[in-house]
Amino acid sequence: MPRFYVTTPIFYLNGKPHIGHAYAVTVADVLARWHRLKGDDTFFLTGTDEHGEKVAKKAQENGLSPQEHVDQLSESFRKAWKKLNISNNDFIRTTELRHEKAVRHFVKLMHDNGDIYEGVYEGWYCTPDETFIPESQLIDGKCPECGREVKKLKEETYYFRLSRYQDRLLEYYSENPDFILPRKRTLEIVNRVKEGLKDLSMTRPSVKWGIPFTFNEKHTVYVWVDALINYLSALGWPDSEPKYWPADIHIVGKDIMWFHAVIWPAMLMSAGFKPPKSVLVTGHYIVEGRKMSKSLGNVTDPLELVDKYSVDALRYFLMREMPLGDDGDFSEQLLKARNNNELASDLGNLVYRVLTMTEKSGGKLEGRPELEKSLELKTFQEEMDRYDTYKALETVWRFIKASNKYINDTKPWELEGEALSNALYNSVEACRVISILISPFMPETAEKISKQLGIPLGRLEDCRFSKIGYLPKKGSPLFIRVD
RNA sequence: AGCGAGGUAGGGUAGACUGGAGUGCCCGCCGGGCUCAUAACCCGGAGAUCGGUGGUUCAAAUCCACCUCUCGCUACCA
Repeated sequence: MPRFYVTTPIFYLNGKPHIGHAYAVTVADVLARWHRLKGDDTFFLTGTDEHGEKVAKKAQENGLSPQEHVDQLSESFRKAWKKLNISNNDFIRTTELRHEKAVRHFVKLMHDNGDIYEGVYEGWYCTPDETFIPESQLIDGKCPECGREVKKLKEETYYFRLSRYQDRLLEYYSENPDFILPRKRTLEIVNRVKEGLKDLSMTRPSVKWGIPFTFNEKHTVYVWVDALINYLSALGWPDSEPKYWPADIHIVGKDIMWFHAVIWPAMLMSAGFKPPKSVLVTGHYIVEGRKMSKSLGNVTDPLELVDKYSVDALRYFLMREMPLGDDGDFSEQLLKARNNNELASDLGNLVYRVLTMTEKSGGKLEGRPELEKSLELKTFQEEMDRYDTYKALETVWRFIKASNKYINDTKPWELEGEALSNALYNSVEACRVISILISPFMPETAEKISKQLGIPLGRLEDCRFSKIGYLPKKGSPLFIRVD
């Protein structure tokens, strides 16, 4: 049985879940559900990234211990994903013992391979924020967060010999042209790696809230190094062989592409693992033309939208509004338009009118598959398999539209006898196939349609017109128009 | 500044690698049809000098050069 392992980034616990998190996790969920539909042995991982100075500071602001703080916030992510109908197989937290164990062991492997050495890190430090700031991010030589003076500071650190992996990384990129997806992003990384890699400072003597560094317990492991290892620790490693490794796909935002496309593969090579098969870089949602930010007060809470519309309306919107890898604009108006036009009018109304006619006729549902010609199943599969979910939805919608047209053309309301039975047969079978195709995207709606048809939700191989051995019963509309 | 991506009807996009009538899709707009259906469904129409200039070619949205505008990244906060 083919295996499929998909991950989301683990989310950093310095705030509540927002639309950006929801997007990443939905993309991963759709892929996971698609592979389960195909019958693959699928593992879908998400979780939370809980160490680091920022988390500790946030906790302090709220008058909590770091552990209390992360317990609360992590739970809010768990709940949110439940509400979004996310089907993850595991939820990893970097403060869990199983993770700490994995990090310690991973670091040891890197060390045994001669890739860790002691050194000094020198950089710009903002004392009030207790953090180093990359030179390029300074604003007029001041801290971009608080605007205060920064000073040059040296501290002891242990380095990872990232520079050693420059050639092997470049080789990996050229041998695996689909490692970074969409492909157009590859050049960005390749050019930067060609410019030369500096070794990575991978421990912090000043940060307490973290995993102690195996070879000097006064240091903690740099949060990124800590966080990336979650993809392995969740698989039960090092206690058991990580059977799903290498991951088929890491879903990441473009802001963390560097860590996943450069640092993580290098770490893996150092510890003796294969790099992941691909890294899917998604775009960012901007809200009403602006970046989402707290100061603008436009941080969108996905859960409110679920309440106002429906889980599936939101899931559909997220997947349909922006092609993978591009930025998309989020606004409630756009969500509303898609809900009303594509979900209520195209899909919801199709199922509703078909079942109304079927119920009225009360007769047989037998005929020849005519409408099946419009079903581009192969195209759909290819699109899903190359992670082009945006195109795949277009393909499904072409079939939905073809089905609506079929009904208009055959005019079942004017027919009777065999002709009526035939038209209804095709219409009902179309609805059944559609329920399967949309199930990775809109699991709840897929279930609703199946229930109205009176059968369990089908598998991928059931996407063919066949004899009807079920009795459809009209239910309530799938989607309600919102004004 | 360097590296990267992009500028296609009112808005959003596909097409570009492998040149061949501006060909397609979604929203909006205008007109028509239908009445099974959630003011839903179906058909037709208007609307684009394909960012600009120059070049290659029988032929350029597509290839090349230059220009211009927009956006992203430039690694140790995540």
